[in-house]
Amino acid sequence: MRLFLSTFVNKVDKKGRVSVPATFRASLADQPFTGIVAYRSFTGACIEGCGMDFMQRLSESAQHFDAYSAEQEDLTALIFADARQLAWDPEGRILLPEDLMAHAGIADAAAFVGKGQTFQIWEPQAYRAIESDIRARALKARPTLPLKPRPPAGEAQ
Amino acid sequence: MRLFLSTFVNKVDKKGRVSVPATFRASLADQPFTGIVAYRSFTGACIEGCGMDFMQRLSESAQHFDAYSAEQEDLTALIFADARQLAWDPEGRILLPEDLMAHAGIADAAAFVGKGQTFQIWEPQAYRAIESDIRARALKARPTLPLKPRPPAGEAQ
DNA sequence: CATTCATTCCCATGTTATCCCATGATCACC
DNA sequence: GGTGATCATGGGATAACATGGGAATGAATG
Repeated sequence: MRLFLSTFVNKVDKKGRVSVPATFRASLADQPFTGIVAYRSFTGACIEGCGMDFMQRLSESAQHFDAYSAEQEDLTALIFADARQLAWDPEGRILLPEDLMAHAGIADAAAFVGKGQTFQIWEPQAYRAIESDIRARALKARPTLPLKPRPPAGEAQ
Repeated sequence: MRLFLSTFVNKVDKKGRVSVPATFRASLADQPFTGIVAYRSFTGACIEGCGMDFMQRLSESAQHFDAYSAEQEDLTALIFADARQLAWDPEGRILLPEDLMAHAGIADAAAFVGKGQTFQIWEPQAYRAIESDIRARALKARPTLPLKPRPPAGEAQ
């Protein structure tokens, strides 16, 4: 189980702790770092979340181009400089940093939204609004997603 | 946990000591040299920082690769000349050399900025300015980073 | 040889985050 | 319908970390 699926709304206690959904934790169980990586989205009022492996991939992808453009350098700089490692405690909770909460407008509840390889954390109300927006747009635009061919057998994911 | 992530602002005491963020130290824990390597940045008013392993990689790249242009080879030469090993004390603090501090305009606080494989040390105000610049640009340009394919299963982190 | 300065280690402190235990709630299973 | 297990949640205790100052060491200087 590697994908982040579904949406979970959990409470934020007065210490700023939130439970990471158990299925999300299970998706990250095989990693050495027992926690998530989170950074402020630059496209919306939410927190981007992923596993350390995804960060690793980002860093490898970034250095792959030695001729990478200024924008891409900016991008990686923003991500890595802003990303925090949030280890979860024995109960599976992380401590949400103040500025991340502020950026997403989160106060006493957080919505964990699965995005496949990554996920996002939203203020629940805000996400509900956005979600119906997206759904409405999809109804009109009918976007398509080109499928990659199946990977050779034996490669999980 | 190998990447340098997030940004930490720590104080510089009157002796010139700064705590290296604990997570950065953890990223370097598996290395024989218990400290960081630092040199003056060519691209900005900051200090470049990394682990000894990254220096090793730089030297190898410079030797037998055309991945680096002539200019870049010059750069690596300069880097090695300017780089110094800053071991941390039992509390995890390094002593910032005068000229490095001057180059970055650091007086009584230093911002450790994660860059993935490396990190930078900035005067906090200066970094804040640069950071909001980049963020603004990213918002406009909406840059994308082509992801390398996932590594074969079983290779975590 | 005494002084000055820089460097390193050692210990003390407050703040913050981490752990540990307890309680409910939900769900699955028998 | 009862019974465990898993999971989310709450609060008090504990350890980790950043930070400050002092003592020991050693090198350069007068």
